[in-house]
Amino acid sequence: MSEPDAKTPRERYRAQVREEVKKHAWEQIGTAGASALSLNAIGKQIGMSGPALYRYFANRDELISELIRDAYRSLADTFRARAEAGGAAGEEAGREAGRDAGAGLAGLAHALREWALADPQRYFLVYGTPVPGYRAPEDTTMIAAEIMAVLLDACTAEAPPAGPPSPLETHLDAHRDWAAHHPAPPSALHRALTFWTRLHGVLSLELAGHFAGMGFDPALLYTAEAEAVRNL
Amino acid sequence: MSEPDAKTPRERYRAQVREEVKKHAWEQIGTAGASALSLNAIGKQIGMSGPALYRYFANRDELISELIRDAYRSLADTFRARAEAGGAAGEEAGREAGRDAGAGLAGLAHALREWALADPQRYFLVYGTPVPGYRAPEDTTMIAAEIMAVLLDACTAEAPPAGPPSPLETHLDAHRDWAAHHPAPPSALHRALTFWTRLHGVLSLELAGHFAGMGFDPALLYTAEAEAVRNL
DNA sequence: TGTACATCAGTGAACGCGCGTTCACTGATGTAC
DNA sequence: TGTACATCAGTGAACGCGCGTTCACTGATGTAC
Repeated sequence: MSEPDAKTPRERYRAQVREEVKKHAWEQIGTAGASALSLNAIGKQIGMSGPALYRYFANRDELISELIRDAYRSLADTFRARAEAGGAAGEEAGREAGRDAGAGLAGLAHALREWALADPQRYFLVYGTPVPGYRAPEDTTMIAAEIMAVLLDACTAEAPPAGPPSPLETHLDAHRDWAAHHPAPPSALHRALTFWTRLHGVLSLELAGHFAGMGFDPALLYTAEAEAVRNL
Repeated sequence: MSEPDAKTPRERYRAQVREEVKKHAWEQIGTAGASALSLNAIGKQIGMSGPALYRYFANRDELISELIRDAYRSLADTFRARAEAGGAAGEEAGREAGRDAGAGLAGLAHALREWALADPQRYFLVYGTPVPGYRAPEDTTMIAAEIMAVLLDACTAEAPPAGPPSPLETHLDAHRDWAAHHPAPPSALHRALTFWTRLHGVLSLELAGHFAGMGFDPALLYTAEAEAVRNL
């Protein structure tokens, strides 16, 4: 029973401290950006000495990788939950998170936007400016594929009346490494990619503040783009 | 004549060194990201002592602001040149930069992509992850407006047959702070914004490497999006 | 053309700082008999 | 239940580093007579 299976109190404590470290890491990223993340500073915040954190993370890079992993996981979970929960709204919170549009593409679009707005720096850690040298942890590739699979499912389910594929769709169908094991038709490939790029376009410009002072409501532009993808 | 008008040799020299500093600053940003930019390191690269750079820039922030300004200016110039040059192709370089699509929206799309691919980090300095605290230099707002004006011109010129405005277009027309002094009709406002967000969506994901390993050709997706905006 | 002075570029030392990380050590927590 | 030992969390000092920035100073370049 002392085999690494059931959690011993020490393991529970370890996990707890790791979570607290990550919590403050996110706060620091939100305040000063990811490049300003400092182990010593985090230690000070949680009332520990800097070197103490090396009991919980091998080094700074491992902490950052962990945060990136968590961010990906969080988005994948959000997507999957939305895809499965269908129109089941409301739940405990009486927020606007309740009345949103079902489980289809519109629902995923809504979920994506909420996820991004909830923590812009988390969004940027996934989709923002890459640091030239840095390589994201390998397992993020699999999580990204998981996200794509949910999206492809929705695009396949809401398939429009199938006309002949466009030249682009033919090309995508011929180069579908990213959807090799998914039965989505060419038009679904196209719509999944377009969903991704168009919504990311609005979101990232909005979160980066490029719409500030322009006057209009980004949410309206966002939903218009989501609609346009559905009717593509 | 010694009034600050015609360039004295010393002024020429100053400008020359400033340019060299900026050149190496860009290289450093390309190599390790903007947050790793270091005055001392630049000094070393150009064979100067670190503190010497303070003859040319008040501090690190002023240098970065200057780089951001230059990036904006570069994009604005590229856009304006493309808008004015019409279909005038080829010029001196026999590259693919030659045969591109005229001066309209398609031409602007093409110019934008080339500009971004020519120096991804420059692109990200303008459109990438914002550093939470940092405020961009004020004059960039005006340059951004200049870019928007070129885009609005093109959207107005290539106006589609005017149907009744959509709800979004009505909203945009009612909140056009960013196009207050431009005679663009509602549909042009919509198309300008959509041009911006859709192309940025494809570009930023491509440049951040999110399409790596997916197999398809991002250029095809990009031009398809540009086309879709024209037919919007 | 020549000398006297002011301007300015660049140097090297220095300050204070915070970073990531290592290491030897102290105490507390859990395990085995 | 009690004692003996191993495990592990956390500390504080230390190392080496590079950063932005200031400052007093040297030399070269330009200006004025």
